[in-house]
Amino acid sequence: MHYPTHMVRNTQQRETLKKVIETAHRPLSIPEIHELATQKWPRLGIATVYREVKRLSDESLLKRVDIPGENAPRYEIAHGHHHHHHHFKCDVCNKVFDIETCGLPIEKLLPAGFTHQAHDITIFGSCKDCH
Amino acid sequence: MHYPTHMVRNTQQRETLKKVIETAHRPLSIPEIHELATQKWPRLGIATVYREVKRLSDESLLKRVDIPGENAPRYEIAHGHHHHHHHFKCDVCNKVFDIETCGLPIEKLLPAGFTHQAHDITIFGSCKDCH
DNA sequence: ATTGCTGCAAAAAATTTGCACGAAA
DNA sequence: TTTCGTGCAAATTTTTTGCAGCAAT
Repeated sequence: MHYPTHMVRNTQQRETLKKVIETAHRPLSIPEIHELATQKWPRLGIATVYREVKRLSDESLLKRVDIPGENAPRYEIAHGHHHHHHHFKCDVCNKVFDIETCGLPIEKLLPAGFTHQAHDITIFGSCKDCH
Repeated sequence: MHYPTHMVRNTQQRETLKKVIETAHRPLSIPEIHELATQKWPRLGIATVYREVKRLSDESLLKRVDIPGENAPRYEIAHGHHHHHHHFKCDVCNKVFDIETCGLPIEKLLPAGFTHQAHDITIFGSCKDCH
């Protein structure tokens, strides 16, 4: 994490990008964010998306999500540390969903001498709509 | 997955790369594989590493491993479907370890209507040596 | 003798950076 | 008015591809 030493400005581009990611309710890739934002702000460059996503991540307003097997990261609104959740990727429609529950005994998996600080779970299968 | 339509040759480069990945006993990135293999085969080009890793993956001899937060994939020897395991990344020394046990009630996490086909778990913390 | 594989270099794809101008404070 | 943020293009970085020669079968 990295804190800016100066004021972060609320530009229209920033507001547009935040709204796009908020509205999606699922983790989006950079090209997805760019394409969606472009509908509201046609001249928006991809470099601005990279820069603003990095800025929002540094401010802890976005959380990076990596789905195993995909090469580029996705990003979603971070709802704070208390809102711990995981992800489900549908093998049929390729959409990624949030899984709101956790509560697994992760410590059970640890070999002796290892300590658990955080964990990340992705489940693959088919979603409600793809049956 | 993709099956080759012709004979795969056992070149010295291929043997070198297989041995390097086998010996490591941990998932390696492409640059790591290249650097290690170069010690045995100095003229080995990075393009050959990319090509051979892809080939070995298509043959199901290698398994791709994605650690959340890292941008490039790693690869390790695949020991078949029965050998299901997960990974631990040490936040201190950055090494990745295999976790040999699983047996968590993953299905408990699924929302109604979703089905579980596979899953992937990465645990972060500090390893035995980094205490 | 065939034909796949390699190394090299060039190409393509993905991400980052420099800079002059416009926009937020 | 001051400075940050943007768009564009150029520069990096990462990965893929074309090709002539070598090596495996």
